[in-house]
Amino acid sequence: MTSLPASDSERKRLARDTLLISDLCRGLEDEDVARLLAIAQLRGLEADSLILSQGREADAVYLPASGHQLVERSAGNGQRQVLAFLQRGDYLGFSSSQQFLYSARTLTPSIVLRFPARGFYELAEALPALKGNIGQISNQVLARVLDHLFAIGQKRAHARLAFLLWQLWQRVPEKQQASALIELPMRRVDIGDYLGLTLETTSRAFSRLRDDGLITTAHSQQVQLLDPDALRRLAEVG
Amino acid sequence: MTSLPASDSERKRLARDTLLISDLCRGLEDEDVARLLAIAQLRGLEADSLILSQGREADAVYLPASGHQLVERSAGNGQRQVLAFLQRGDYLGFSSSQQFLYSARTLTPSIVLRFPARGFYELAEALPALKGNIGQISNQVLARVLDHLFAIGQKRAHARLAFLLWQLWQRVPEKQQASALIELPMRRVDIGDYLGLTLETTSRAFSRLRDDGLITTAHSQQVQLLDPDALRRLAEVG
DNA sequence: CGCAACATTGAGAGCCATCAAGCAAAGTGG
DNA sequence: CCACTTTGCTTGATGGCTCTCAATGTTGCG
Repeated sequence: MTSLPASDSERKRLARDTLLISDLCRGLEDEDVARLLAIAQLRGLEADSLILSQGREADAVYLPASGHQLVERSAGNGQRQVLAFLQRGDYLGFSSSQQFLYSARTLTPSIVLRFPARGFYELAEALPALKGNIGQISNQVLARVLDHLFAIGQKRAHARLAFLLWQLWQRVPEKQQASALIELPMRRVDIGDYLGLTLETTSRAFSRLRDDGLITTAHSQQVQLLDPDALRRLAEVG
Repeated sequence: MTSLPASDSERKRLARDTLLISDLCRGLEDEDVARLLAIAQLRGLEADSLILSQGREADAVYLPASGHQLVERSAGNGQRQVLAFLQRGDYLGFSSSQQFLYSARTLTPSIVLRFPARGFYELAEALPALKGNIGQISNQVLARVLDHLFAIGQKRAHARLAFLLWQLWQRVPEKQQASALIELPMRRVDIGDYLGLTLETTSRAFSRLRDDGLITTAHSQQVQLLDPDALRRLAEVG
């Protein structure tokens, strides 16, 4: 996965398919998608490599095409807050200043689409539908962060974990939701830093949900929901 | 303050001045500001009254003209997360769906400008500069919430309070920053719900900063910074 | 003055962080 | 193929920070 498809046509198809499933291109004409495609760069990254870096010039936006990624904010003293877990089709690149406010790195080998800022925002000016989609994604991101804030500010450890599991489950394609199976590409320490907990407390939160009969874990990276409704109640954020 | 200015010209001036100091109208032509002014409604509200309500139809955006306000998210069980403290000129009204994701209420008697959604977003379509400003404010809000998330997820009580005090101090007009005096229009319970703490822990955090020589409090609603630099280090969010 | 609302402080309990040990899975090299 | 190492997860013990419950102090107002 770390290497790109060999043939030019395969690479083009991967880029195009990724754009088409993303919210970015909702309602766009084929020719408009083609203009985005024309400025897209494809990058293959191995696991645990930086996509973009906090404080660096915000000179591009990204769209993961495969693999799993996370967004994080680090302080000088080693503290780290994980802000989001990303996957195929997620938009990455909001910034209020000229610099990125966070870093993003791959959890697993990934391919990402890169759009240089200059060309991307020029296109956004030219295509009102694209600009509208960016605004809508921005609002969705804000909504997600507000949920996140509520969970961290108000919930205890096992309920915070329920919140994350519920978020992840909402992203599982509906066809596969019947099995109630969730893959966790991230490690316990990443989950902990997402929820404002240590990795030990995170692990104990898994045990708690297991003991309470809400989930089972075949292995540490796979969770099966036994009682989605109880989990949803725990995860409730208003 | 709860009652509006008596004369029509005074009301008009208040609305216009509020628009002009807000980020919303940065760089707009006078005639464009006038078009916003034409659809603005002025509302006088006493302390602790709802401006807008979580779950209700997002049929307007608001701009406080005087007084102090807060934004909050409540869950069914009485848990509450305060999301922001607002004042004159702050934009209020982002929503990713048709409904508001939060409530907003006045802390003190306030006057707010209300812009019906229909007219407001039509104007945004007609005035690219306005639409751009909305996008920029959206990015600023996102940046603030990410800081907030880091503080709540990673910091302990007294450092979270330092974070809030630092945020509030950044909003003091530069001319007055020399005195290092901050007014706190909110109660301890509001600060607690903003920081993910109880009001008692919040009060102890004030005592801690006082004992450590970082602040003094003439009374409970006024804080004087004795060591802004130490406070900034405590408040650091990456 | 007395009351109401808010803030502060104290005591004790509970939740989470820290330190530490044990376990499981995957990779390495002989 | 199997010791050995590495990495990550789980579990236990202990201490500390925050929450809860309670009492006291302060301010403002009728």
